[in-house]
Amino acid sequence: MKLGEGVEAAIHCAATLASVEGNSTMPGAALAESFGLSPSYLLKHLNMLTAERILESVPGPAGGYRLARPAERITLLDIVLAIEGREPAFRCGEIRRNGPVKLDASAYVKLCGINAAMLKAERAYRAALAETRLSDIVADYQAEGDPRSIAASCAFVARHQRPQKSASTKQV
Amino acid sequence: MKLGEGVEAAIHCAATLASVEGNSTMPGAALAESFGLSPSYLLKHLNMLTAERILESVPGPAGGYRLARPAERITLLDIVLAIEGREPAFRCGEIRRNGPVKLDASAYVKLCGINAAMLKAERAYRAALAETRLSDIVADYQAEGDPRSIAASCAFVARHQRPQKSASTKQV
DNA sequence: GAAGACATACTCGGATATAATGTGTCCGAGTGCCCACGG
DNA sequence: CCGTGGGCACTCGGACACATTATATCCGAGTATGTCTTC
Repeated sequence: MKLGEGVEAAIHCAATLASVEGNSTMPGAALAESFGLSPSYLLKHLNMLTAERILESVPGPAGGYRLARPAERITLLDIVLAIEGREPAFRCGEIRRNGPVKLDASAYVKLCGINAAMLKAERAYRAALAETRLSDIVADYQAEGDPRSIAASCAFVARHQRPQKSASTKQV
Repeated sequence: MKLGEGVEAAIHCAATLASVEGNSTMPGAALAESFGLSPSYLLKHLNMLTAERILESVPGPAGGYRLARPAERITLLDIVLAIEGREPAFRCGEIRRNGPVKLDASAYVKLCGINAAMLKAERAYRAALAETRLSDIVADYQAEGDPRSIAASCAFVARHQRPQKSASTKQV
């Protein structure tokens, strides 16, 4: 029951990318500098987000990353699942069948009650994450964050964002 | 976001111990055999449950483990926290402070919005686990489980449980 | 002077080492039972 | 025959290796830019 710290970096980067205008991009190196992280390592997580269609990457000079869709359509659950994987945290190993008494498979047609309870809790966890959109995070930060911090963030984004030519000319 | 498989073993063992009568105990070796697990490794998890006052251990011959309190007062959250630790899964590293722009500590008095959202989700997770008592697991199994499996479990418990002398003569 | 081709510099992407955690195992400390011995 | 002391077997508890995952890093593939040559 421990999330990798890459999740924190991924959410922060996504929130930062939500502040870039239009179809501009921001290099991974700039994002890494923004949070004092290893550029090479952050690329790994950004790559995962790209693989899950949360970010888009533009190669070449003046390239970088940007959100693949509006921040209103990106939830924290999307990011967490992209980094940590979609499989549930509790994996039932069906150890109830490994006892000395071997029963027919028909005795285990019903789902293990423990598994059901754990999955129910995890559904609540995911539901709570799903109802928090990335735009909410940004809006809350803009509303209640410290003015100095907001100014510094905006200046950093304005300095490192790179405008692009073709807007949504993204083929699959 | 991945729970150790020891959680599953711990819950199954606790549910089994809920079926022993009175103050009788059950050796860890029997529990391990009941689920086809390594006896030495299961002891590690049972020891954690004992440290968290969920189980009680009786040394010596005819010793073993038993619940430290009625199954109605043991929740899945208690067991999960005992195995996985009480600290939250998402640990905010405060990377927002590690940027190139160094701000005064007064700029970060408010909790990080990302951290707040993640902790809120985790509270929902824990709340769902807390409302499931160990007695519910046992009752559901007794009610809807396969009769053959129930009979086998009862027989196994009856064969391996060891009655004790002093009932609740347990000092802290 | 304008157009095309080439070299270049910057970007992301995947393959590769290292540290931490979880998993699995082993041996030692402690306790109650059983038996032998003595009264 | 009964009480007592000691040996023993069984239990849990903590300390010790191994495997897997997460962390961190490096090098290679790809592309738009800028420049040079040529028409």
